[in-house]
Formats: sequence, structure tokens, C-alpha cells
Amino acid sequence: MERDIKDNFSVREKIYRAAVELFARKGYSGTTIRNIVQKAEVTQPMVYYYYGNKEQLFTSCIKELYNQLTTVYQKIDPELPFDILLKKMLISGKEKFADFPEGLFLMARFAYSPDEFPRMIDIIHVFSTPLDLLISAIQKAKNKGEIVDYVSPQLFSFALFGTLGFLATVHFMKDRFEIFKSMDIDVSIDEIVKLFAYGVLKK
Amino acid sequence: MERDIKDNFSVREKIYRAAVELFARKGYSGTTIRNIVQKAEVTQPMVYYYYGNKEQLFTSCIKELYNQLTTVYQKIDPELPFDILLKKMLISGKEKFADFPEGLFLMARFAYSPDEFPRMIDIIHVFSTPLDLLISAIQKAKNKGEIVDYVSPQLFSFALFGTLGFLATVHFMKDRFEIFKSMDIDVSIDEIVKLFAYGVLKK
Amino acid sequence: MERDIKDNFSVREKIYRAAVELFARKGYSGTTIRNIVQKAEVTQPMVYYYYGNKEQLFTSCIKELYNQLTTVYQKIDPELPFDILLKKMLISGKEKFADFPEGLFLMARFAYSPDEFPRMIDIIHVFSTPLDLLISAIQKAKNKGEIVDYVSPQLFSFALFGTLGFLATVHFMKDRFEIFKSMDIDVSIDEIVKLFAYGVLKK
Amino acid sequence: MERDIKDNFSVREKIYRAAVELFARKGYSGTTIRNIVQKAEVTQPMVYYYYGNKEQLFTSCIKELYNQLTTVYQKIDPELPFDILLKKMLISGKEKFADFPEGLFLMARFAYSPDEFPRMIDIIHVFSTPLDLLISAIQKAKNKGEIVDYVSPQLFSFALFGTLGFLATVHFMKDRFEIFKSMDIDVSIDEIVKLFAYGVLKK
DNA sequence: AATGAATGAGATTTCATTCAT
DNA sequence: GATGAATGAAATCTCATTCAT
Repeated sequence: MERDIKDNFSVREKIYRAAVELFARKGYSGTTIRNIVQKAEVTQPMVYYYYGNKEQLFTSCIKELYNQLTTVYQKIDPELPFDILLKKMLISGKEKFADFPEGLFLMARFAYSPDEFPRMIDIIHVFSTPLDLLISAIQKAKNKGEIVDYVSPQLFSFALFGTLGFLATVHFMKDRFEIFKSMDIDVSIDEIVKLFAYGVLKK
Repeated sequence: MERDIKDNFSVREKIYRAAVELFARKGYSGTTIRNIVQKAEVTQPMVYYYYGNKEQLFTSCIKELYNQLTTVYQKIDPELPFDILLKKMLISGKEKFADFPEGLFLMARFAYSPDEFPRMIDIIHVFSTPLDLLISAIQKAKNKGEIVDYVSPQLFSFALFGTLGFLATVHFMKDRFEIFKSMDIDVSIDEIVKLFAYGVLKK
Repeated sequence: MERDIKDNFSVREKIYRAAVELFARKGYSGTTIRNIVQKAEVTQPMVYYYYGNKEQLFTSCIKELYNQLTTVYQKIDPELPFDILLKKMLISGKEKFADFPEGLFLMARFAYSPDEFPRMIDIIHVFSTPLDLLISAIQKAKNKGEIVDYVSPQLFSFALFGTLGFLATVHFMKDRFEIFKSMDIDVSIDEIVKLFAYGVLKK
Repeated sequence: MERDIKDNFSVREKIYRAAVELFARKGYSGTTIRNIVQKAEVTQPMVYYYYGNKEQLFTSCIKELYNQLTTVYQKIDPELPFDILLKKMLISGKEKFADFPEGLFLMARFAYSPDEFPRMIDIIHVFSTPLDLLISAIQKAKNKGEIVDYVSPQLFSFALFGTLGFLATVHFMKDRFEIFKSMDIDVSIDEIVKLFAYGVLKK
């Protein structure tokens, strides 16, 4: 007798995963509790039992995801050569969310939607921790003389996060939108590192 | 006798501007017709009179904005040296929307929200024209031997768009979220060009 | 062609009358918006269109009723002999609400349900104005030496209001509860005046 | 080691006391099972274990309270002089509920809320027993020629009950509503007796 | 006797939209 | 062009109640 893989998850986990996926796709307002419970195959009051209300469900998802990302980044040795460090960050982030890429997509989307969630201001700080980790790694590389000083660590990290967020989104859209079909995200980590580390103009 | 600047706009324009601003901030689902008419200081049926319904209002906004961007990009000579070309694109885009930055923010947001708008598939193509212009410019530079070949034009343009979108978002959030206060978007066009054209690692 | 008397009322009035009647019978929490719109024969959103929400509908009803009562009481000359004054108050209150006795019942009920309505504290003051009018009338009679001084104006007015409230309630319950069937409220105003003015003990 | 006084009550008693207090304040519909179990510090199913359902819990409370009142009244000798009898009733009722005044408040409230409880008709009779005791005492006094005959026993008892109910309510509201702060219910039993026995007009 | 988890039904409220004028 | 009034459908959330243990 075949069983759905979902049967392995508790009610709480089912809600979490359905919520992350839907929030990532449709946004906070575009996702209804009914959407979530239908996808999760649970009853409506269970959402309120476990998460209180829609807002708290959303913040729980966001906090959980960003904490996971922060944990992964913190495991990387900040003294590594810069291009190695960069590559490690990309790879470890990718691996961590390999079995649940919706998490990455939601994080990306969250960063681009300043007022979609009514209480954004209460949770925006979770977003700054991984960003700060990257910024201080770049500052360190600058101090060690590894990288040029005409680019600020802040701009660099914003550019990297923007790029990754957009790539995640493109990947997410790939299946359904013809124009993104040709993009292959799987081989591009090396490309990203090269782009950001070495630039594109021939000297 | 002083008059509000809004008095110079027609009802149709008032609705358009209010809609763009709100869609940019709150997203499609997070914006209600009532929000729009309150901000625009018009009555509800006017939206339906001029735009048909909410979906058509949204697509009108998106199409208008992307067409403006495309027009601007098409005016740039694609034979220019790559770093000059890059800088021109950034500057002309910025200037075009200088008096209505919400337009930029909405375009950025739109690109990151694959399923927020129920008929995304009907309008996604407007998004690809400016992207294609950039991709073909890069390809041209590659063909001319200006830039290295280890970076694909596609990745490069995705990275650039992702970066710009994120910067626009950060700018948008700046006033309200402490963590973005220190970022100064006005001086960064040169930095962006340098980052993408020359890379960061010292050779 | 027969028409329901309700057809003469506007939507707003229909809602008001249905709400007063139901709040009087079932209380604030026991009355649902659906109950109200069914009785009023209007659609649900009309309640929100005209009154904002359930709480505001309730406070609107209460304020309207108590203001009517206050207006009636203010028309009575406070210099009248006390038993005449008393009788006038009872009669004018009764007449004012003759065609809409539910209003009286709701006022009575409201006075006995300190926390039934979540924002009681915001509207309790409407209740004190007619009470104060009575208290000061009694004080005046006391000053003029018309009435004994072993009863405080406050207790007297509380007793009178309690009595009237209970009589209104009994009247309200009469039709449905056997035990109140024999009570005839119509002949009792004189009795009430006598009871309060002359007491019951033979001297 | 200090312990909360509540620890002395059984689960059943905890539920009863919490229920009476909440029903008195918020009414039947305004009180939720969750309110009750939170105040009682027990779990939800316990309510159903001990009382069956919310309706039965309510009727249990009402019956218990009115039976206590009836028992108290039955102990008073109906042959006493009327003003003595009256005073005895007031004092003994007050003493009986001295340590649990919420019981008095609930009885008062119950009498003013004809349809708040859906099965009022099933329990309204408990209310008539103490009322009947008073009515027949008055009738007896009338027969003995103690009191005037221009006031019916029924009106008299309604007035007394209305007065007492209102005073109980005022007392209940005292702490929270400024307008009742000055009322002192503790010294007023004598006043009540005088008011009802002797009236207020000087002869 | 007691509990954490679960549920169907229904509560309040808001939505996009339309009608009559 | 423009509006106040109105609506069906669906949103979030809470309710009394029960199940499995």
C-alpha cells in the first residue's frame, strides 16, 4: 500500500511546509488559510491551534528559515580566501535547502516585499544577520588586502543577495514561464563566483 | 490660493499613480481597490470606468512601466564600449523614473513575485524585452572581445537586474527600516559599474 | 396589494430597529449580525456600510436611545411637586417609547449587564445623564422640604430605575413566561408613584 | 509554603465558581468555555465530564444559586411584622452570599435577560419561588391590615427585586465605573427598608 | 479522572464588483 | 463622467464539542 510522503510529517510540520510554499509563490496576502490547509491536508482550526493566527504563522516561517540560513553561514570559517569563502556560502546555502527549495524562494521574496506583510518591521531584523555575516567577511578580506577598495562591502553584499534572490526566483518560475526555460541554475555557482570575484572586463 | 499638486492629474492618472505606489508596497493581493481610491481621492466606480477591473488595472500599470523602460533602453547605442553602455543604462533608467520612483519599485517587485498576480503568465513577456536588450548588448561585447567568456550573458543580466531590484527595494525601505539607513543609493551607480565590470579580486 | 410596514423604513433604520430588538432580547454576544440582517431583511455588508462594525452598531443604538430618554426628561419642569414630577417622568418615558418598546427593554438590560458589551466603559456615561436628572430633582424636592431626609436621592433613584427596568423586563417576558402573565403594566404607573411617594406602612 | 486558596476547591467547584463569575459579568453567550477553563485553571474536557455541556453548566449554576436563596428565605418566620420581615430578608440574602457575591450578581442578571439563555423557559421557574415567598408574605401583611391596599403585592415585590438587582449590579460595577464610585451599598439596607416601608412624602 | 489534539459549524468582517441615478 | 448604495462570495478566526489515550 503506497503512502504519501506527507504522512511522515506531523500536522504542525504539514502546515509549515504548505505555508512556506504558498507564501513564497503567492505572497502573504495572496495566500489564504484555506489554501494552506488544503495543501497541507489538515483542518482549518489546526492552523490556529499551532500558530495562533496567520501573522504568527508567517513570522514563524520566516524566522525558522532565516535562522537556518544563519546557522549554516556561521559554520563557515571567515578566514578562508575570499573566493573560496564565497563559493562555500553559496554551496552550503544551496545544500541546506536542497530538499526544500521553497524556503529559499520565500526568503528571497520576503526581502523584496517591504510592506506586503503588515508587521514586517517586527521581523525585518532576522534578515540582517546573514547579510551582516557576509558584509563582515568582505570587510575582513578587504583588510587583508585580498580585494579592491573601490567597492563597498555593503554594495557587494546587496548585489550578491539581489543576484541570488533573483536566480532563486527565476528557478522558481522556470517550469512555468517559457522565457526562463533555458537558464540552468545548477551549473551557475562557479559562474557567480567568477562574475563577482573577477569581473567581466578583460584587462 | 494653494492647490495640492494632485489636482493637476486627471482622475485616470490619479488612479494610476495611487495603484502603482500601492502595488509596489503591498503587492497585488495586499492592495485593495478601496486603498487605491482612498489614496487617489476618487470614488470606487471610477476604477471600473477607466480600467475595467483590478486585474486590468494592474496589467495596465505593469505594461506602462515596462514600456517606458524599454523605450529608454532602446535609445542607447548598443555599439558603445561595455562599461559606458552599462553606465548609460543605469543612469537613463534612474533619470526616467526620478520623479516617480514607485514605478521602479513596482517593476522590481513584479520580477520577484512569480504568482502573486493571478495572470502573470499573460504579462510576463513585457518583462523580457528590457532583459533581452541587455543580454544582446552583452553578447555583442563578447563578440567584440571586450569581455571574458567565462560568464554567460544571461547570468550577467540576471545578476545585474537582481542587484538593481534589490537596491531599489532597499532604497524603498530605507526610511522605515533602521538596518538600511546607512545605504546611500545615489552614489552607487559608479560602484555598480565597477563591481560588475572589473570584479573585486586583485590580480 | 399589501405591503409590510417595514417597507417604510430605510435600510439604515431597518438595521437599527432589528438590532435594538435583538440586543434587548439576546444581549450583545447572543445577537449575531446574521440574526440582525435576517430580521431587517437587508444584506450583511449593509451593516458595515452604515455602522462600521458590530460594536459601533451597538453603541449607536444605546446612544440614540439614551439621548431620546434624556431629551424627554429635560422637557419636564423640575419645580413641579414631587409626586407630579415623578408621574410625569414615568408617563413621558412610556409615551416616548410606546411605538418602540424594545428601546426601553434594551436600555433596561444595558444597565444590568456591566461587562456584556466589551466597551461598556466607553458608553456608560450616556446612562448617567437621565439618572442625574432624577437625582437632582429629588435633591430639589428635599431642599424644598417636600420629602423626608432619611432616604438619599441616590438610593431613591437607583430604586426607581431598578424597579422600572424590572417592570420593563417583566413586560417583555410576559407573553412567553407563564409566571408573568398576570402582571398588568398598563395600570401600574399610579401604583408606582404611590409606592415610592407614600410607602406601604400604615401610620 | 503558601498555597492559592483555589487549591482547596475540587475541579468541579473550580468550574462552578469560574462559571458563575463569568456568566454574571459577560452573560451566557459572552462567556466561552475557554474563558471558564482558563479562569478555573482546568482543561476543557473537564467541563464536559462534570457538567455535560455549556447549557447544563449554566442551568446547574442558576439552580444552585436560586435554591440557596429559597432555602434562606424559607427560614424566615412569615408572621413577623412587615418591616422586620423585610429587613430579615435583605440581611439574610446578603449574608448568605457574602463570600461569593458573584452568585447574587448572576441571579440579578438572569432576571433581566429573558432570552439570553436559549432554554430560559426550562429554568425560569426557579426564579419564581423566592418571588412567590415575598408576594405571599406581603399578602399576609395586607390581610393583617399592616400595610395599605393601594399597592399590589406583585408590584411591591417586583419593585423590591428590581431595586435589589440594580443595587447588586451597581455594586458590581462600582470598582470600574467612575459614576458608581460614590454609592455605598453596605449602609443601605436600612435605607431600603425605610424607603419601601414608609415612602418619601411627608404627611 | 484527566489531557493534548482535533473538528464542523458558524462568527465577524472585507473583498471586488455593480446598480440606479 | 461620476456617485451613494448595494451585493455575493470569500476572507480570518472562534465556538462548543469530542476523540484517543
